[in-house]
Order: sequence, then structure tokens, then C-alpha cells
Amino acid sequence: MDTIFEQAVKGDYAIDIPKNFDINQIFDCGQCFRFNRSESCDNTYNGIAFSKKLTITQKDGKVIFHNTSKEEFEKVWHTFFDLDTNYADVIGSFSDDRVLAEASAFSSGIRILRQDSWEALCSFIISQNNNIPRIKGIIEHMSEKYGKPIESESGIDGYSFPTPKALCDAGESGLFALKTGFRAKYIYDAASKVESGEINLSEIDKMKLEDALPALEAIKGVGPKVAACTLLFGFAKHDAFPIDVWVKRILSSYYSDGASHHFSEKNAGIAQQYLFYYERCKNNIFI
DNA sequence: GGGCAGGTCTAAG
DNA sequence: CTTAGACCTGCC
Repeated sequence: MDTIFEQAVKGDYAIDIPKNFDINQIFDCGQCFRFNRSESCDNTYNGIAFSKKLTITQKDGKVIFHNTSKEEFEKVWHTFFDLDTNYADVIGSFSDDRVLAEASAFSSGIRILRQDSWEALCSFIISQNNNIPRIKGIIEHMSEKYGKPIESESGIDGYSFPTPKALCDAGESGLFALKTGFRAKYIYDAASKVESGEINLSEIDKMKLEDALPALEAIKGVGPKVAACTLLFGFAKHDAFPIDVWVKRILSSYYSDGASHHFSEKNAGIAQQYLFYYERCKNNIFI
């Protein structure tokens, strides 16, 4: 029932592979939790973003957006895959740093997805002190229970990520029932503050990084790392620089001066993602 | 089976 | 301002 053709067929939309585009790196580098490698088709991922189901294949010089119109590609996926950013230029700007240059070369197919800001906020709250399989499981169950079904001729393709209101209505107990553990009260606080307008995500979108970080950190359970991830992956603020255990390890082992002047620049977040992916692959952590 | 996972909160110095 | 412990749960 889940069979799809790897080649473009009627109803699909195909483009030439953009520079610096590798779906395996894009979806396995840990930035996004709702896309999964297809078990039946090579170089194919299935996922949901912005209340739409996408099956995507990268093959024979093409990227195929299955069952997708040109209009939907231009309206949703062009932006989602950040196709207007020139990653070769970004990588070029890292060439003076030996470690970063090596990590960039290794990870050159990564693009920072422009995900929905609310979904990114929730997802990275859930990610704290947690592992990827469980994070994905919680998000899927949360969507099934509190999201809306995404319908097609073949039935229900999946569920959209729940709105802030839906998670408010679920209540802390409803969220705890999803096995979110101590994060339930954090997710509830985020949902309440966004739903009430105390936190305004479109205002945060307009803010400079230095203002946006503390604005998000007003939410319980949102610290510097979750705030930076939210801004990098949910607001496309490429200067946000999340420091997790892996990046911390790189910083302490290769930048013994402690200072990380390279990482306060405008594309520090992209640098972070290259370093993160590079370090995890070197340590055989397959996401 | 037990440690650990893309952290953050809280309570103390 | 810096630093231990605790924390839900279920992978590895």
C-alpha cells in the first residue's frame, strides 16, 4: 500500500539536484523529527511538514517531489528546503578554519530546513535529555492524538502537528499520558503562552537573535540550547548557535583557547550543524 | 539490566 | 555566577 515509484510519474514534480543537497544528510543530521527513510524505496524519505505529506526521492540527478504540484513545490517545499541560500558560499567562508572546513566538506549536502516555528519549539523541548527514537515516537503519537488527519484519495496519510490550542486543551495530564515525562509541564507552558499571546512567534521572527533568545527562554523548560535550536530550525535564524554535548566536545578538544569567535558570526548555526553531524558520524552514532 | 540520551530546573555555595 | 542532583522514559 505504501509503494511509490522512485522515478517521476504523472503528478510528481522533479527538479535538478540543487548544489549542496543530499537528502540522506538533510534528514539524518538530527534537525527534523518527522521525516523517515523509506523501507521500500532507495534514497526516499516520507514525512510531514506544514500539514502536508511529502514523499521525496533523490536519484539520477533529480530530486522528485512525489504527488506534488508545481504550485505546492513553490509555495511550501522550495522554502522548506531553503533553496535560496547558497551553501557553497557559506562553506567557502569557513575555509580559514581547519576543523570547520573539514566538517563542512564532510557535511556539504546538509541544508537547514525552514520548519514551522511552533513545531520546532515543541520538538526541541521534547528533545531535551532524550534520544532520537523516543523523540520521534512522542511527536508521532502527539500528532495522531491531537493533530488533524491529512486526507488523500487513498485515505489518511498522516496527522498534522497539533496547534498550540490543541495542546492547551490536552492539558498537562493529556501531554503526560503521551509519555513525555517531566517535559509535559514544559510543553503545556509553551502551548499556554503561545495560545494566550504572551509569546508571539511572529514577533519573535522579527527580532534579532539577542532579543529572540530570552523571549523564548521565558517558557519553562526552554534554556539556551532549546531556544537556539528553535531559532535555527524554526525561524531560519542562521546565526543561532546551539551548544549541545557534541559541539561542546568539539569546542573543547579543538578550540582549546575556549573562545569560539567563528561561532558568533552570521552563519554560526550552519557551522554548528556541520560540526554536530561530523562529530556524531565520526563516533558512529547513526541517527 | 543499568547507563544514558541534541538539557533545564532548583537549591545551594 | 557557577555547580551539583534530580528528572520521565525506554533505547543501546
